[in-house]
Amino acid sequence: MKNNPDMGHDDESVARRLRVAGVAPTRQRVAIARVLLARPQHLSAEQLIAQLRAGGCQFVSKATVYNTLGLFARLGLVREVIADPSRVFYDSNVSEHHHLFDVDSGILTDIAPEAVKLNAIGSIPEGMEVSGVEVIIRVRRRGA
Amino acid sequence: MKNNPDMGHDDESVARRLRVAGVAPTRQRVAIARVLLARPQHLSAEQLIAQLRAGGCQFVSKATVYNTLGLFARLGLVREVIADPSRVFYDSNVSEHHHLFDVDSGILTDIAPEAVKLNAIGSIPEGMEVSGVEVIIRVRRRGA
DNA sequence: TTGGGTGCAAACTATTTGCATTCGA
DNA sequence: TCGAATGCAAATAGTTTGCACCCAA
Repeated sequence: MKNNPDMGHDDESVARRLRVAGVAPTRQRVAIARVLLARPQHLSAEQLIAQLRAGGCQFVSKATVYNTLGLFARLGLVREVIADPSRVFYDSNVSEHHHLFDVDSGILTDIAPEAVKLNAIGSIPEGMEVSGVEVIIRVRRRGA
Repeated sequence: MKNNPDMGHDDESVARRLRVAGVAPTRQRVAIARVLLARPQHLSAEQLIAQLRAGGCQFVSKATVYNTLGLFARLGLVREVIADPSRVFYDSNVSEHHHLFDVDSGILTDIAPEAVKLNAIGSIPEGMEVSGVEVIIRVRRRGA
């Protein structure tokens, strides 16, 4: 499972992707990218560490996970989503879309971009540029 | 300035507002409400404490500020805005509107609700209800 | 070789909690 | 009076940092 080309996310292709993004594909970065970029998902740092450990990967420290997630976000490989002040999610789907946040379970899911019409051009002050748009719809069980 | 009726936010009117919301207007809650509800603004817990201290109010502890802000948010007196994972803002404007967050300065400003068209009804799962909608446009100085 | 990357643990910061005291009604 | 509200300090949790060691190029 460490080098399954059928997944399209073997170490080599992940390493290539990191090189294209301009960073050295170190062992730790490849391990993190293999988990996070395997499919569209939303993971917090804590969840990512848990998945790494569950996959038998013991060689990535917490500090490196945090540093690497910040690095990946700056590079545009993942998107930071702030839905809950107590943890930041990293979304491996970087295409335009929005989020539904289940307050009860803490689970984040996607909303298709077509569901939201944004028209805020006039609201952006002179000399500023948009660095990110976030639409989060918080939901809970009815009656809770 | 402590009891200026012209402001429309003297202790008495604030106390009345708290009673209507269903909480006892204690000295601390009134002091916090006087600052926070005085005008439409976005304050973090830390900023609110600073304003209280600057106004000569020494009798409100940090824990009480946090507890009270959470209470006010639950009551609908203020709205929690999560724009920055490192601090939650409390918005005294509870009418529908959205936010612009200046990443450089950490300043939050409003966007008129007309600037954003939301159409996400179909995206809400069965048995769930919307507890809040947040649209945050992050901006930074051009070229930064 | 060698400078960037990493690991570890300690530091930090925002927030929450436990519990004895105080206060509003 | 009496339970709710408060203050303080300690606990908690996510995240960041300092620094010695390691490894990719």
